[in-house]
Formats: sequence, structure tokens, C-alpha cells
Amino acid sequence: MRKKVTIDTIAKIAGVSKMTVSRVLNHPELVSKRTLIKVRRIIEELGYHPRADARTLAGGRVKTLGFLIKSSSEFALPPFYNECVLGAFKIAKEKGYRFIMYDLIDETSISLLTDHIHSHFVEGLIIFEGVYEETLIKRILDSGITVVFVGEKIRDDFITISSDNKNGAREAVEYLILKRGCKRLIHIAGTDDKPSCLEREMAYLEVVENYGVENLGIVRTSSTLEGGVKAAREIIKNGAIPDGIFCFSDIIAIGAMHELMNHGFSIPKDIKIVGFDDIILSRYTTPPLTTVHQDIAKMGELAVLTLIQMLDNKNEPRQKHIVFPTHLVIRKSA
Amino acid sequence: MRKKVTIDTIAKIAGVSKMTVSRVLNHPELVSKRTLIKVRRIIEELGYHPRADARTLAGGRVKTLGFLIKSSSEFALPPFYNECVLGAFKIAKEKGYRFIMYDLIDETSISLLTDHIHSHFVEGLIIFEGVYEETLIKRILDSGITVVFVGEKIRDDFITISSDNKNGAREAVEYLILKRGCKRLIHIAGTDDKPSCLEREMAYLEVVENYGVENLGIVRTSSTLEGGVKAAREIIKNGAIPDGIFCFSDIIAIGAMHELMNHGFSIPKDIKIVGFDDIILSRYTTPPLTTVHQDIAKMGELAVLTLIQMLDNKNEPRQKHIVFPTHLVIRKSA
DNA sequence: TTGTAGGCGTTATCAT
DNA sequence: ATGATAACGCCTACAA
Repeated sequence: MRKKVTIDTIAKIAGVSKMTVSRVLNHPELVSKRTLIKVRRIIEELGYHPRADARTLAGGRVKTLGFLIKSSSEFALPPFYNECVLGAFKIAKEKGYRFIMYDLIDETSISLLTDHIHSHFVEGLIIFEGVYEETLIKRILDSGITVVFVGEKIRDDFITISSDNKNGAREAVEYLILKRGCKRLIHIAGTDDKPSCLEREMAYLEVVENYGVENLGIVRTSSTLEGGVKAAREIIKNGAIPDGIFCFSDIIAIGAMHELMNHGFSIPKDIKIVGFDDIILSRYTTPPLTTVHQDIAKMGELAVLTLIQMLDNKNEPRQKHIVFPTHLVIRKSA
Repeated sequence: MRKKVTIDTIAKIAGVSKMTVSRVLNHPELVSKRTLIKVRRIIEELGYHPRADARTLAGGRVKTLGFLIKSSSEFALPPFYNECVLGAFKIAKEKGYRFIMYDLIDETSISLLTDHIHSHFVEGLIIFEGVYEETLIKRILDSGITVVFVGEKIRDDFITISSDNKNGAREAVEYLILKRGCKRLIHIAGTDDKPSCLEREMAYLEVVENYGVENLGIVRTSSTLEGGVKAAREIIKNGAIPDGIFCFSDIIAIGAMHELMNHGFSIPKDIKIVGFDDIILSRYTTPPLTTVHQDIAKMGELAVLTLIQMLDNKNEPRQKHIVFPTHLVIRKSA
């Protein structure tokens, strides 16, 4: 292991002060062409890397964004986040920002985030749906770090980017009733009291009532494959078999569909199923899933764009709350 | 935003030196009970968080592990990693270590990792299968950071934890031939030249030759759902329809199965399909996927255990290369 | 058990 | 265009 090379090493060899080296790194436009080239060559030769900790301690920037998610028992990165993260990452990279995903599943994990916030190792945060405990959010906001919420409109006073849960759910249930002739419906709902859960559930209830269709009930379950399986079992056990099911999420729908078919039900012949999210996987199930499409990737992209704008210009966008439209994607499950 | 509180703030209020505060944080056993309580209370009251950057700069530890992965076009965290990461995270948490996932998909992303390495923001690295460019690995190893490789035995001189690709693949293909009576086989292989690809492919070739069964060919594709779809299309286009397919990975198998069924083939009736990995998803497809099980979660757990042992005791485990057994899980696709 | 001094590597600020 | 100096917040080493 060769000896450590610091900014001083470079400065000495180049015959300049370390400030000049620092400038080469951070404000090359303030350095003369000749020294710039010389210093850069030496940096290259010695494989010098500035220490980010010394840098942040001294007040420098790191151009790093944080993404707050919450893992499930099945997925370190639950599928719902996937495309949002993918979209966000794409834009971040384009803008020269790096990113870290912070899983907020427990205190150990959270301490990493708080460490990084206080060290200024992250400059801005995107808080995804699913992370919404009041106390945790409060702790984060108290640090004063710049923040954008994605997926849920849970705070009036901060930027949020969400999608039109109500209309999406409405369209799905109406499709089941009007186009597929369903008469006995069930909604598999989430377990949380976050807006997305509530709004989709409410829309379901409204539509069912509107059209005078029978509501066999609402089954609550966690948004996992296994959650879907359990919900399906419960439905089967109860004995009141619906001809249509509207699920809170695709991942639930996939689990439920699997279990239902396992028990000999044919989909969509016996039971029609509609999901919500339109995750990538939904195109590859058998039958492919009919679902409410959210443009999750675009939401991620916009979130990053907004965040970077706030960071670079230190101003807020005029519109605090953006709501993306949704639309039904009809495949084979309903 | 309240004024920033540093170790000095606490020290002054507590009427002690900042070293005592530092000790309270890092070596509480060296501090008298009374001061300990007093200082802790003040820390709590003011919500003081030590700055991790100042800490690492001064030589402190952060107890953070890094997980090196590579995203795909479809997944920010490809399913293959999922359970390994889940297992690794579990143990890390138990041991009081935090973790960061580093996606090494491009230079911007990589720069984050190198920043963190040089700042000592990560103490040890787990390098997963899929990250294996010579130059990149070399760069990482040159930094001198402690490392464990998981999924591939790509380096003789470092710790690796991998699974028995050869036997797994052999068992899968033999099952297809011996138990399911397949006579015309195809292997959908990966595109990389990493050991797992090579070994599975080689085993396929050997078994096919051994039993004098017809090898319709090897189709290469990327390990994504879409890759599986493309491979299936190619097979269909070529016109030589196999009665059995052995896939490099489950994710490929799921994509291929989907496309094949799309084209009217019945699985397993017309074509039998076997995957590799046994990712969670494989239990939920229709039909559920027959596949070679790797104990990915356990590999992740052991990797972390090993890494922490190396970090804490500064010694290497006696056995440098661990190979986990695999076994065939028979479900419905073959 | 506690305190003092010094340094970790970088950047901001003010000079020149 | 470049340099000197101080400061960032914490920890190690040594001293009391």
C-alpha cells in the first residue's frame, strides 16, 4: 500500500500552494491554463482522491442526493419503488449528482441517514411513499435539509409529487363493472392509513355504491406477494367468491392471482383482477395484469429535477403539489 | 433552524472538556457514572449528533459496510441480489453495522464509492456477482479496503463465497432428460464471461453429450425479463422448437416462459423450463418455476459475518473460498 | 477519571 | 492568478 497522498503532496510536487490544487478541483476556471494542466497531470499520476470528509467538514459540496425507501420482508427494494428510483437516478446522473438509497426500516439504518445529513454527505432528500411516520419525518425536516416527497401528498407545507389515486381507482372499478360486467366485488386494500390507501379505498366504495353493485367486502393485507396470497386465502375461506377484485397494488394482485389460480379459479374467466401501479413485472405474469398505470418513472425524474433546482437556485418551485394523471392499462387479467 | 450544536456546546454546558464528551460517545466505560449521565442528558436535550465527517477525518470509525451491485435497465436492484442483500442486511444489523448499496453502473456512481472509501465512510465491501470488471476491481482493491466477494469465485487471492454452479446445472439438465424425458434441449445462457455463466454452460454441454440428447443450441441473452423474451423469440423464429430449456437465471426463465406461452406453447406440456437462482418471484409465476436453488440469503449472511470478523479482528478466515451446495426445486414448469 | 495539545485534509476568506 | 491563514468538529496521544 503506497503512502497516502493528500492535497499537500500534490501541491508540493507541483510547486504550488494547496489552494491552487483545491481550485483546480473545484473552480478550474480560476486557474491559469498552464498550472491547470500541470496539476491535473500530477493528480492523475499519483491517483490522488480528495477526501470527501475533509471536504464537507471544510464546507465543500458533494453533489449527492438521498432516496428514502423502506424495505419489506420480501424485497430490499420493493418493486413499487423500482421505476421511480430508475427514473430519478437517470436524471440525477445527467445532472452530475450521485445518489444513495437509505432504507429506513429500523434505527440502525436510520442512524446512517442522520449521520450523513449532519455530515452534509447528502444535500437533498427524496422521500418516497411508504416512509411517513410523523416522528421520523419530523426528525428529518428538523435538520433543515431540502426535501421532496414522492408518491404521497402527506405534507401541505412541502413539495409533493403524487398521482391521481382517486381517478385511477375509480376507472379501475368502473371498468370491472361496466365493461366486464362484474356484480360481486372485493377490494384488497393496504394496511396503512396513508393517503394512497385511503383514496383508493374510498373510490372503490363510492363506485360500488354508485352502480349498485354488491360489495363483498374489503380485505386488508400488506403490500407483498405473500400479502396477496393471504388475502386470497381469506377470500376463499370466507366462501363469498367475487367475480372481480380490485387490488391496492400490483404486487398484491400478483400474489392473489397466483393463489386463486392455485385453487383452481380461472383468471379472468372466473374472477377478474385489477392491480395498481403498473410495475414492470405486471407485463410478464400469466395472465398479464390489467392495472392502473402511474407514471412512476416520470415522478422520480421530476422529483430530482425539482430537488436539484431547489438546491442550486435556493428557491422553491411555484407549484408545491404536483399530481400526475393515471390511466387503466387493459391486459388479460380483467 | 436552531444554531448548530457541536461537541464544544455540550462540553461547555456540561462543564467538562470536549474530550469527556467524546469519551461518553465512544468509550463510555472510561467515564464516571455521574458525568456520563449528566453529559448524556445534555446530548439528548440538545439533540446533538456528532458529525461523521469530522469523526472519520480524526480517525474514528463509522461501522458501515458497502454492498456493490450493478443495476439493470429493468431493475435498480436486480432480483438476483435481493435475497442476498436481505440476508446480508439482517446480519449487519444484528452486529450493529450499517450498510450502503453502491450501484456501479457508471462513473458518476462509482465516484461515490471511491469518495466514501477514501473518506473512510465505509469500512468494508461486499462485492456481488455481476461486478467484475478487472480495472474497477483493481481500483477498489488498490485502496486497501477489506473485501469479500459473493456469487463468483473470480479472485484466488481474496475471500470468495459462491455456489456450486456446475452441480446445480448438471442436476437441472439431467432432470430434464432423465425424469422428464426431454430429447431436444436448448440452453439460454448469459452474455458475460463470468464463471457462473461459463460453468453452467459447460455443465449443460457435458450432460447433453453424456446422454446423447440433441442440443438445439445455446442462445445468449442478458439476464433480464426482456432478455428472456428475446431469447424465446429467437428460438421460435429459428423454428427448431425444443421440449426442454435450461436457463441461466430465473429472471430469464420467467421472461422466456411468458413469451413462449404468449405464442401458444403450453408449459410444461409442450416445453419444460428450468431456471437458476430460485428468486422469490419464481414461486409466484404461473406455472411456478422449477429451478436450481442457491442459498443466496445464507451466502449474504456469511459474507457479512466474514467481513466483520476481518474488520474487528484484523485476521482472515482460514478458508478462503467457500462453495455453497445447490439443489433442484421441482415446481410446475418442468 | 479528566484535561491539554495537536492534527486529520480540505476549503473560505482575505490578501497580494 | 495565486498564496497565507484560519477554521470545520472530532479523536488520538499524552499528561495530570
